[in-house]
Amino acid sequence: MAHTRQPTRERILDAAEALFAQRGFEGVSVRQIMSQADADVSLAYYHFKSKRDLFDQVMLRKVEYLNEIRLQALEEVEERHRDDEPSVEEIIGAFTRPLLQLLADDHEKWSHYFQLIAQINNSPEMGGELMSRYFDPLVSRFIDALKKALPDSGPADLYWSYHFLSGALTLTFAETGRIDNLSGGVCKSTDIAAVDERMPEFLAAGFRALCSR
Amino acid sequence: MAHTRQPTRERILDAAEALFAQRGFEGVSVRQIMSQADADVSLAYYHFKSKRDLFDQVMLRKVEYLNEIRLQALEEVEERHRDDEPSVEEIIGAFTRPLLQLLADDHEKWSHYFQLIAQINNSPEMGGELMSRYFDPLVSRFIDALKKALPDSGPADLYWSYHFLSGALTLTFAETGRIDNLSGGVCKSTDIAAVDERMPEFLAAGFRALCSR
DNA sequence: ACTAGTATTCAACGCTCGTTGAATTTAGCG
DNA sequence: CGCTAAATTCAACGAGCGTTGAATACTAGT
Repeated sequence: MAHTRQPTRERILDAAEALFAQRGFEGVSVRQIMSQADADVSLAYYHFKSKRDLFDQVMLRKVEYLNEIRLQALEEVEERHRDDEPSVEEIIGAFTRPLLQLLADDHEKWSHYFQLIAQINNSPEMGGELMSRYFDPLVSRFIDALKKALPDSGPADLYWSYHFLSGALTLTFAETGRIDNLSGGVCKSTDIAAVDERMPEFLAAGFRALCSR
Repeated sequence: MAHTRQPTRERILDAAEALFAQRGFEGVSVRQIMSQADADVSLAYYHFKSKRDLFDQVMLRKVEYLNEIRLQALEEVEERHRDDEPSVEEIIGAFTRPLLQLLADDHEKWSHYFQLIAQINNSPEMGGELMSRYFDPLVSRFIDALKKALPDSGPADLYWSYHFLSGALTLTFAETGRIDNLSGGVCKSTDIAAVDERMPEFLAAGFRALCSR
């Protein structure tokens, strides 16, 4: 069975995603992207308006799907608990698990995109604007669900708890290899299953400690 | 009382720190740095070997002091608990509080440096190497202390818990303003006291949940 | 005042950057 | 085939990049 080449536009987006994830927006040139996509430099400006537009399209290409599967996971949890309240673990799991599963199941396809998110989330320049634009509607939905599960929480505590969650999750996405060094090989940055197994439990305990005072 | 100008080398380091923190290593040119430092471009290469060397010196300038005050805070906690075991909160507080206090007390001086750390920690390219080089000796010391406070912890659980801590802490350093948007103004990225007040409690609960199974 | 060393300025190097317009090839369709 | 529109190539633009070497100004110590 012969191999049909991907459309050029997709090849460019793939190359841009991989390179932006490694070195950031400014650390990559359009020429490097097009070289990796095996296409002429000027083709970038046939398919996209500018380097910045290319970057935005890389972001947009996958973000909607991510928001869909996470919302769906939350709705399933709420469906399952039509009569009682869902636990904090389950709500947090609905937030983290869909992404961690994608990353674990098709690492090749998703790792670069999540690395990009990790960098953006921690970028003083773009973090506030981009993350809010792409994710805050969904995040607000999750915070509402958590507010019901933690009815005694003060108004600020839930937001700060989510902030801690966000930091923990996106550092996982970065897959820097630091935990490999620190643990002397006991843990591996790419072992997403190990994270999936621990993160909801860890964070739920934090939420409860802070939002039940 | 007249104002004495800072030595040129320090002015360059200050300018580089601020700009690298905002836009990353690749996003800033030596010319921009020297323009902000109000000095000729070529002076950068009199005081430093290269752009990369300048970046390294920015990092090195403050990292030792940070490691010192955190180690000291840990030793004080251990001193205070010569007979019993220190609590997980206290150990984590010794890790986070010295930095958060610096940031709260002299924001002007420290905010850019911590923003830089936030970006590096989440950079797939540099995160593993640089963070390990600069911080892992100290972190190992803290993990040993936590192991004593959590004697039933499995070998991987402590490292993953620290990983979550690291992500939560460095996202705080980034001060992206996202939590301002998300909370509609209830929380502010720059309100470090609010973080200091919540982080040890939140994280200690997570550590205990994961490392006491 | 002379000197030695430090600090700073000036001009330039080769190279890469993002971007563009025009020319060319390719693919779909009557 | 012949026409049209989409896709791709080619060559180049002005600007900015990191870096360097030589010339100049400043600052101590004698």
